[in-house]
Amino acid sequence: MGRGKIVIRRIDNSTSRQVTFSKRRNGIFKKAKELGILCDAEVGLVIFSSTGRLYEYASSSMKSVIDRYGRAKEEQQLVANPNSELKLYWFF
Amino acid sequence: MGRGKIVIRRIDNSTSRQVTFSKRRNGIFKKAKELGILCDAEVGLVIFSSTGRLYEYASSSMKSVIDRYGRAKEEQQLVANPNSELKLYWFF
DNA sequence: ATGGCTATTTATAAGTC
DNA sequence: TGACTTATAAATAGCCA
Repeated sequence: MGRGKIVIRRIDNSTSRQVTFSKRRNGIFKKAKELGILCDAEVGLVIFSSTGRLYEYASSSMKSVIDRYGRAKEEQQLVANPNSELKLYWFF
Repeated sequence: MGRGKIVIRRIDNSTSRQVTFSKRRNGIFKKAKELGILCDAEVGLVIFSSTGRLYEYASSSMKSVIDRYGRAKEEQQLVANPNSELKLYWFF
């Protein structure tokens, strides 16, 4: 989406990588917000830049998203394997 | 991005909402993958549809993202308020 | 519900200042 | 190092043989 077509592979030049990161990070956050509103969805997005900095967005709160994620994973595990131990399975 | 311009507000018609959800969900997952690759970032995305179904993507694993998120939040808290208790602060 | 199709809107790669 | 600009690629809204 720009003056030229690009291939999806790591951008070697670190300055270009930072510029692209900043632009696309804004884009994806916007998309996340729109999805939440348009479709009445709960969305959580966590991004660590290559320099290790954290960026986050949650349509509700990140705690709510992570808690719900954990519960959903436990449920999935329970359905898939009713006799297994709970917890610890939402890692993968 | 389509035949008509839309306003970003909840789509009332549930069938349209589902269709839009499915299309945009694919779009944002693609964007998340591209961001991870192009910019060498670690990305985690969790989406619950309005019907409560979970969709997820992580460039590494969700466990890795959530763990790292927790550590980053603890660090932020520590920097902001050196004498406070740790843990429990990454909720908000 | 589902999967194409394309006119149109939107995102963004390069470029400019 | 950002903040703008713009040509072009990409996403998608509305439709449907």
